[in-house]
Amino acid sequence: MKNDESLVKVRTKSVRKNQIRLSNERRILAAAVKIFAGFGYQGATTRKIAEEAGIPKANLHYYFQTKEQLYRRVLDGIFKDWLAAANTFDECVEPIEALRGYIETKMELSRKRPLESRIWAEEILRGAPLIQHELEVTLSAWLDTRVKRITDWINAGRIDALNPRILMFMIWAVTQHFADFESQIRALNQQQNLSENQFKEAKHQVTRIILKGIGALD
Amino acid sequence: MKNDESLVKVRTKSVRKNQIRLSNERRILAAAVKIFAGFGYQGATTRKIAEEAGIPKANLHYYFQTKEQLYRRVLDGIFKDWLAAANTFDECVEPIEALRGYIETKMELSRKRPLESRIWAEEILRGAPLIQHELEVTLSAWLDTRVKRITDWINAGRIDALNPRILMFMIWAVTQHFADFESQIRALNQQQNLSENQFKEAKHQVTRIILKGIGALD
DNA sequence: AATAATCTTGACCGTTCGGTCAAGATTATC
DNA sequence: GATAATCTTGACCGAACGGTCAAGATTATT
Repeated sequence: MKNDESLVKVRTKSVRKNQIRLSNERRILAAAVKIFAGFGYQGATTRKIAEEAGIPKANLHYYFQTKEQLYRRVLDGIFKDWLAAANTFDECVEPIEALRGYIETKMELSRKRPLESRIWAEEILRGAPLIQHELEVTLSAWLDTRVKRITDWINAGRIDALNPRILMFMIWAVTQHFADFESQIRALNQQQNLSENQFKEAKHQVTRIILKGIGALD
Repeated sequence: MKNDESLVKVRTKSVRKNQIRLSNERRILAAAVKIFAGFGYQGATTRKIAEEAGIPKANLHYYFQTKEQLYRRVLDGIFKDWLAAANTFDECVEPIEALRGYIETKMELSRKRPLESRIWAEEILRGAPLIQHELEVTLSAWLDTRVKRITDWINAGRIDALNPRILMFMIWAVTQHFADFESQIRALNQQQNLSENQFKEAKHQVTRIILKGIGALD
């Protein structure tokens, strides 16, 4: 009884206590995403991030002791989105629907969260110094299960015989390109970002070429 | 007569004079490619580049006044390779051979010059601050002529009706992925870079999926 | 051999970086 | 309302940055 009471109290206090911390951490993380995406890890400064978040630099260092810790938290959030994007892939039985759903989800992610995609890309570009282990363990296991499903489709004659890993690399490359290389695409599109219709066209064309290319259509 | 003589002498002297300069510039540029690719523009320091080149930092600044000038020279060299990779594309009449040649050339470029690909990728990722104009003018015109050729193939019924620009984006995305995301691919391949055979397999699969996907094969 | 041009280098400079700190303001607890 | 915990902040620090400079070494020209 008394234990229960104090537990509740502790929890309440804990929640209330964390109110300020959680709210400020969120604000700082949002600012960090913008600055890391715009300037890269080295080009981003804690002063810029603090400015973007509207707080003094010393206050930022109260919540995140080092720039690297802050960066790690940003990367962790991105990694979770990465993995979660495969939900449609797993829910669908048919190869066409599973792959179409995954490609479209990844394309939508590129459209709606390009900053996160660019931070991820830069981390990989630099040799994945901070997330190498996560790639080797978590992402590798994640990929293995999808490879197995694709292999089943191949054995069932639903799609052409091919290397499932390379297929996944292709899907990642194409879908993330629309976020990572946005500035190049813009320069080649009359200095305009792709419109909603242009992006929809791209999404459909990408999906169709890949599905047809692996023998899932026709 | 006298003019001719002095002209020859000037030219000889000029060549000889430039011997040291050219040799040192080449050495510095090679070091710069390594360091810029490994650390990014902001992460690269003139001290690191000079060290890699085996010269004092002050000597580097004798040949390239600023870090940005050195970086521009590196980018210029990469841009030329970019455009030159389209030679096979232009030389072939048939869509299958033209696209296959272009895709394979780009794949080989990713295999043999991954550092340059990564420098390019980072520049685009950061919003192309230094080469935006070049993209809008030179690369845009380059793309236009290839778009026209693809359009002709579509009108001749040689390939499916599609948006040629998006097709080119897909080719760029997939081929450059093997250079830019090498560390991710390695982490997903038992910590080993793709072997020669694995890379050859990837090259063939990428080519086949794209060609089949646009209706050029069957 | 003398002179001019080019190249090399250690020492140095102002600026900015990530991070610290102590003192005060605010909020929670009893 | 006193006390403790948490949050906020301007001032500050050593290190590293890009870049400069003057003086000496090397090479080219006559």
